[in-house]
Amino acid sequence: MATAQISSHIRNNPAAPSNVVRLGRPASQAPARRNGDIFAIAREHASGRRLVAAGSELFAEGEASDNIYIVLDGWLILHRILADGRRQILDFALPGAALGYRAHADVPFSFTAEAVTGAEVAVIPLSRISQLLYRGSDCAMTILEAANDALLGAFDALTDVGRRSAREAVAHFLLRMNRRVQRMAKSDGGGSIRFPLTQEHIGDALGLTAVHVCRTLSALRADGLVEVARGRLRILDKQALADEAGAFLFEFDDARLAS
Amino acid sequence: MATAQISSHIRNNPAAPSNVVRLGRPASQAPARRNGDIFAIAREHASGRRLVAAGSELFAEGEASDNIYIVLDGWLILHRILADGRRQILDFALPGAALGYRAHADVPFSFTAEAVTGAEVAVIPLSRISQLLYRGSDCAMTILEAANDALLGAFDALTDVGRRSAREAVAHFLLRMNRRVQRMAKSDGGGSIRFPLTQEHIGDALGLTAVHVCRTLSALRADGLVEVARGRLRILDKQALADEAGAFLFEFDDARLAS
DNA sequence: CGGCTCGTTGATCAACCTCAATCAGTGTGG
DNA sequence: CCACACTGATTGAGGTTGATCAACGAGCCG
Repeated sequence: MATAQISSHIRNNPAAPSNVVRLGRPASQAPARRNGDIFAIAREHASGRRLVAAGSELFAEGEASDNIYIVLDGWLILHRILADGRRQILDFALPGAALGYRAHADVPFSFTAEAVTGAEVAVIPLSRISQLLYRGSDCAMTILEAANDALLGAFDALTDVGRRSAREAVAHFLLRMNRRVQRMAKSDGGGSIRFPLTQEHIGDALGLTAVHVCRTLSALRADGLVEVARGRLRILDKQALADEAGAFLFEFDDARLAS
Repeated sequence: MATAQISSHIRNNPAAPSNVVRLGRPASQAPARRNGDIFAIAREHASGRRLVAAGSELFAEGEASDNIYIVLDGWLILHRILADGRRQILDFALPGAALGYRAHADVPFSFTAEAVTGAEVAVIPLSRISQLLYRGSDCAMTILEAANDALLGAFDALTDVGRRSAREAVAHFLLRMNRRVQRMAKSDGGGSIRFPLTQEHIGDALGLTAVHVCRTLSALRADGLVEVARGRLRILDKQALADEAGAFLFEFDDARLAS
């Protein structure tokens, strides 16, 4: 976790416009559009449903399977574990997430999906996905958008882990999770949200230890920025938290959710 | 960058099978299949081509555009820069990579694409992608696979940055890049490959400073594992390097490339 | 030759890890 | 109802990885 390694390429590339200027609230103030309805795909194309108890696995790294999954309810984590037990959480899957796509049924999963809360998923045969793509439909667009959303989420996580301090990373992480939950619920709320993650989950997502997450959260709490306790999260000052995260408020401002 | 924070969930979840056992060379020894031919899409659907000089940008974070791009030649980096200049490299784009997909043309890019070497890209209108997906074709599958490959690459990077030490991360990074280049070239070779990245690029990809990358590479060199110099990379002992990376050799063993 | 980028090496420092103990909350069986 | 176990959160003390600051060398180019 870096403190402030400022790469010299900035000075070295005078042609590049200033990043800050470039980023400043893009002219095209496009409302964030929602995905096409992935739940409709789950309804229409699932071969079945599956319940996953909290703490147990939907699928594991190295397994092969003919299916992919769409989360209908609950939270899951996608993670990978190194030989000596270190764990990296790659993503959190909330309702509406599509999980476990692979090019072919005989390519094994490259990560494990484990339920954090009790969860329910729709099971969709990979062959069905191929059909949908090959024959064409607006499903294809929805599926691609789901994949792209996951990619952008991974990029956010990578930036948190690679180039933000623990305090910045945790602040940014809370904003991101808050945004995801509120989008899902289509609530813009300043209210508290359900937040079933332990400090160990947060640490394993951000490349930190649970102990250090604890200290960091305590500090953010003491500064009056957030409330995190007993499975709930409330962001008290979104602007201040975005400042701490080294991010722009508008990235997390879903007033203009729409669509 | 962690040393060995071993999350307690291992002990706590006796139901979960041992990760090592689970990972051990998957039964389905499926040959890694190549993408559908993304170059064919570039040929058939591009509205034009564009040359990008080394060090200049193909597009920048915050810009909007009607296009996506497919790399025909050269290397690019995808990165994001924080307000104070810290940079995170999100991915490297080699020939065959698809860049810049967004759900709609008015959604701005969320990262910058900059050429490392001189590069040539095919320009494809987003509307064309929508058509392909809506009308259906095997292109749809190819595009989804490209997105999924990018996602898995991001997951690899996330694991390197979050849970591997500098030495492990650099070792794993070199193996990953080596695999990508060799897949692209369809060469299985034990030979040296073109490797136009600076130590600062490696650092910005792995959340390290260029100085520490230098020390780490020196150590790997001194141990007879790799040669990295003057724009070329040669892995001298893939097995040993995979051991250093805390990874399995077969992940990087492309003897069975095929398809 | 001067200027520039990139790589290398040394000395010091701090962010975050490790180990360890304690506590609160929850569930469980007697 | 209570002792007990267990998970998750908290706090302290000390250690280590990797950052920072700085100087210098090698290669390249106009």
